[in-house]
Amino acid sequence: MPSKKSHTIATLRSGNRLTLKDVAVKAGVSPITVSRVVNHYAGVRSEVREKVEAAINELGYIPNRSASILASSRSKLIGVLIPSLSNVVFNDVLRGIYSIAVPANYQILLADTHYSPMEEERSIRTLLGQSPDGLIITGGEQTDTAKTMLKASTFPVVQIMDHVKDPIDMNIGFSHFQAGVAVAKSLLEKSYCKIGFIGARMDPRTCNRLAGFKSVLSAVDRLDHKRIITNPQPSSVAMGAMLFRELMAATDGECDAVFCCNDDLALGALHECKKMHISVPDKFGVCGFNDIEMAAYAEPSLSSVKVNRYEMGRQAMELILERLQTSGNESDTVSNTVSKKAIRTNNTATPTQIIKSVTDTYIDTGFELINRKSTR
Amino acid sequence: MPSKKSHTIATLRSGNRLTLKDVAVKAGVSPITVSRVVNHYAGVRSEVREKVEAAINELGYIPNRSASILASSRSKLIGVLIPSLSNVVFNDVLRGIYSIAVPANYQILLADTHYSPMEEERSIRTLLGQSPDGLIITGGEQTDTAKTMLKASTFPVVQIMDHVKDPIDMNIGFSHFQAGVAVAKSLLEKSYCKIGFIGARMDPRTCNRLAGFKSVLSAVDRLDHKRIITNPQPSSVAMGAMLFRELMAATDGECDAVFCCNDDLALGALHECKKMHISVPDKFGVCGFNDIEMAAYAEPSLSSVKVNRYEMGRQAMELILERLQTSGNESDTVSNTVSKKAIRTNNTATPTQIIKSVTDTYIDTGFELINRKSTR
DNA sequence: TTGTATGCGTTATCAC
DNA sequence: GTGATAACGCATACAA
Repeated sequence: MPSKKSHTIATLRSGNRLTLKDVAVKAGVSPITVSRVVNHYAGVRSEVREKVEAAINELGYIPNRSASILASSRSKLIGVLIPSLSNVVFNDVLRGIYSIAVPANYQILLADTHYSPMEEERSIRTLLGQSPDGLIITGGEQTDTAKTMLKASTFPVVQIMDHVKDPIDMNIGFSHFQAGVAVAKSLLEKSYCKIGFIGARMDPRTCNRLAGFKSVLSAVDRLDHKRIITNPQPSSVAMGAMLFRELMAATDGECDAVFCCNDDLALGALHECKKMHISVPDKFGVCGFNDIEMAAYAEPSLSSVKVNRYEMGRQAMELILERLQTSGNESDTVSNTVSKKAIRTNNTATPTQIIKSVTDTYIDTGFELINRKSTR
Repeated sequence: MPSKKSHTIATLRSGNRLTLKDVAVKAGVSPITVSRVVNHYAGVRSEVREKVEAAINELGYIPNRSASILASSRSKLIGVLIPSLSNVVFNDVLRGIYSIAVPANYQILLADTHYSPMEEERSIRTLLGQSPDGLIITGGEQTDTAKTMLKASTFPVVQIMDHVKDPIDMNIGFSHFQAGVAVAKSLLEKSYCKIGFIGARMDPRTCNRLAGFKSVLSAVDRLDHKRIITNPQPSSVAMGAMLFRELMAATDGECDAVFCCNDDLALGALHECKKMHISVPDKFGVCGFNDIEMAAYAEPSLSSVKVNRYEMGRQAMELILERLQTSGNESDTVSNTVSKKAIRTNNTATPTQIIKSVTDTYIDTGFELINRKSTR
């Protein structure tokens, strides 16, 4: 059992975790000097620095982040909220985020919201407790509470993957609606005229693509709701095959092309075409979304829409770092720069009292239609 | 500029972050009582509890984890180290981990090591600074320093994905060597006799599969090194196609089957077979690894090896929670239970002085050969 | 360039 | 069942 009070500080401590003090004793300097070395402060004599560094290495000292965060209220933590760990689409986004975060010594706290705004709100709450220095979140369908919390927060927030209407802070993505428009137009141009849609999960971005798609077809009076088949279950190749069969059954041949809400579904549809001896692309056109690598290797190769997922992640993280850097220098004149996102009226703890959102950055990463053999 | 000293505590604070104290004032209790409510302590009168909970909700109070971690040295953070965010194999593992971690209120700190033990060591260092309550790490090829650090740590560590020789603590996975053995035997049984191997990235687990594969072939004197084609670059379908062409060129037709180190490569190989008019499975057999969904939808459908990735992640996290629970209760009699991993000789900060590793849990999640049309 | 005093927000420990 | 006090390990502000 531990002693109640210890006056010989460096020797008796509850846990046996090494602290700044231990290193300081070993190096014969004060703790704060060690802190400066650890944090790469300029103003330390190289002689002293080396001595300290030697002590650090000998002891294997690792700074305690919690203490550091508590004292400085900078955490070097970035919260990332994605709807699904299973959806490979987010792997690219994550890689982009990490490509910037890691060299800048930021760590990622990753949460999977399972496409649920409620779960998202819960995760945001948890993340906020970690004092993140920034947050990257998918889309714009947060709960009101979540939006309020984030707007009241003092760190940069980036919404990614979609062009959102009323952004919390910064936004980077592209218009899924316009992507849907582009696919519909393209299929029409290729002289398909009874164009259907199959979609699974039906998250907000998928819905936006569908909306864009419908808008075009209905404008030329080619929209038939029998040709819109959706399912709330997760996407998969098997699901694509199933939905395609449903589409065929529902339309009874009155369908000559399909826009699949992603490539997995499209691959399933292609597979089914083969089984049903439906000739692609002559008799039937198939277009996917995301342009995963397999799209190019399908038989026939799959037309799809390429989006810059890696870039979205990379630039989102860059936006955060930029803001962190500009706001870090000038600690006093905060309220009249654009470096802070929101200014609260007071600190009487009513988090809804926001005056304004100063930034409204939006970066469009665009999309590109890739025509391959599955369409004329 | 902030005032130097403030005696009216609840009103003037540097940041305007809400604290226990604010809630306490609002609820008319002491901070510690609020803490007890937040942490769901049993011994709080329900009347008081409700009052406090009301205050928490009204103010929108979110506990500061850093302060909590610093004071309690329990972080509810689990470090997870994976070799690659691009490799979809790890998505399933992560899902498994989250499926247990989230309900138990643990958060994940995810690091991508890019298949580099050095980068892995760096990440471990960073993670250790966060006082994780547990750590999940891929494979057994850590640097000596990393192993030493982890063996000296006081929290549970699980190595996953592979059966490692000298585990740091706990281990869950399967023998990639045996998987390689199984594939080779299976192809031999199917009367292929000039069996090749194509592999990319060549991480330790891939190498183990290759080793198992070779051991079988060499035992029956069917091993020909011309038929082993590898490349250090990342795997992809395109890479599979390329390696397959290399294999064909190198063997000049003296090859009638190939074990591909993963399904992406195998899909590329299948694609190339089609282009080269090589009849699969009659004239040529193809076997992949991982059994991704697309394997079943390839043409012809791809034989592969199924492994329980989700289970690996899930059980790894469960192992950690189990240990955390058993060691949390009995805080005194630690040294003679199996609940702690290692016992140090003293606390003079030489992290190499380990006496022994008390646990040696190993869970084998196995693998299963899936025969499909790409092999006879 | 280096050191001293103080506080960050929480929990552990022990009184009451 | 509830509260006072002292850590936890580090960084800020300022003094030297």
